Amino acid sequence: MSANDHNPEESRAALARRALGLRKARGLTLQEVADRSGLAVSTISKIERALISPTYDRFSRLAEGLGVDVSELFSDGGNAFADGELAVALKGDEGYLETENYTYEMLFPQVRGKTMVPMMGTLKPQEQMRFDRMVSHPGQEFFHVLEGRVRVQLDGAEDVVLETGESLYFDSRRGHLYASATDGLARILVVCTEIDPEPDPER
Amino acid sequence: MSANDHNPEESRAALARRALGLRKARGLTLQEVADRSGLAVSTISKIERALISPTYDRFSRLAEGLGVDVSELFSDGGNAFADGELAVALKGDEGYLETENYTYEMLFPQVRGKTMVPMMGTLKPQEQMRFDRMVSHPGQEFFHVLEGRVRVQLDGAEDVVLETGESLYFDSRRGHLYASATDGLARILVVCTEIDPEPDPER
DNA sequence: AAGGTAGTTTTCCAATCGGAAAAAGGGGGG
DNA sequence: CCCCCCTTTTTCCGATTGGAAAACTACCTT
Repeated sequence: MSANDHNPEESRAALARRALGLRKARGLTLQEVADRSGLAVSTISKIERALISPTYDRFSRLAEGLGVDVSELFSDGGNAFADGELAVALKGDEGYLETENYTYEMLFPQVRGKTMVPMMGTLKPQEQMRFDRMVSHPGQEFFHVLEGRVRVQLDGAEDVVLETGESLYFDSRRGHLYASATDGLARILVVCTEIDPEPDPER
Repeated sequence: MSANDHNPEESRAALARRALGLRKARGLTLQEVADRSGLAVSTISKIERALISPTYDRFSRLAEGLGVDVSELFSDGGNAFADGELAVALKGDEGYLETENYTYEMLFPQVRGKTMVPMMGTLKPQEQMRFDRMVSHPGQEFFHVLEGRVRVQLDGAEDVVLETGESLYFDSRRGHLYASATDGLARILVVCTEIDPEPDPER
């Protein structure tokens, strides 16, 4: 991130793009966002075209109207991932990755520049697992149970048992470990990022 | 939504407290922050006493001058995804978001600071969809078919039909549109980011 | 074509912001 | 007490914002 190039117009333009993008992504009209946020239609239009630099209160109301966290409107953005690229993973396309506890199939191994790393996993039953090492890595992790029931161990927290269809989201720097909670195998979908949440300046 | 007393004064006052607190915590003077941020001393003073509502660019410069991420100045309403935090979404936990084409259930709506935005979606059959507007937004998108069969339209590419268990990964700035490819509904899992990939050194 | 409607942009002006500089606080010395 | 220095607040005023409403656009419908 370009942290200190805080170019005024640059950053305003980025805000504009994000505001417009978020609104479009939700299929909302200016009027609808205006209603939700309490701002005037014209104001939002101007913000989206970088004609003005909204004041704090408008800015925060806009985020509310868009239904996003204010920080969403900030995240510094450039581009990568070769414009408009896409990749389809059909069944059997995956690259296998066998570990002691899991069998992972890494999806889209050929795609570079992914900000997310999606994987399908098959979990062995609990008794066959090595419980002595949890994994931990920078970034965040999203976890969804496709089939079966899964026990999740999280360092410093109580075990969680997730049923089919349930999900978990956590900071993956926290040590974690998965296992099937039943006698059979469990099937999961995991998406990781390797992007660290904002470095917490201090506290 | 919880206590969104988005009272203008209330929120401005909160910003004021945070700005002052951050500056004091660092033992900086107004002049020093002014130098680091490029703002006028008087402006910062007014912000800290909630006399004005700074415009976006001043606001973002202030954060820079204080050496914090902009979101720090915003901790309004929700807590940042504190280090090591986790969140579990059980069935029925979701916040619903109904749009013309989809029914989305946003997972973990209460968690702030997510780098990924996971959603569950139910897709209507093709013939009930409005095909005239694709959505497009910054970031990347991972898409997985949980149930049914899904037709994906991607701007400038051939339609893709994904079977249950198949996935798609693409640059979400490319216009896209989903629909059930069968007579019934389809069930999908979508994970978006709005964070751009890091510049890929090689390639 | 003409009319209708939804969405967006432009116009206009009062309200507010932002910066320079002046004024007001605060401590220490001497 | 007065003076000097550092910090913060207030003042003044040109520049910018934000809202209401008018003017455009684009797209249906008749």
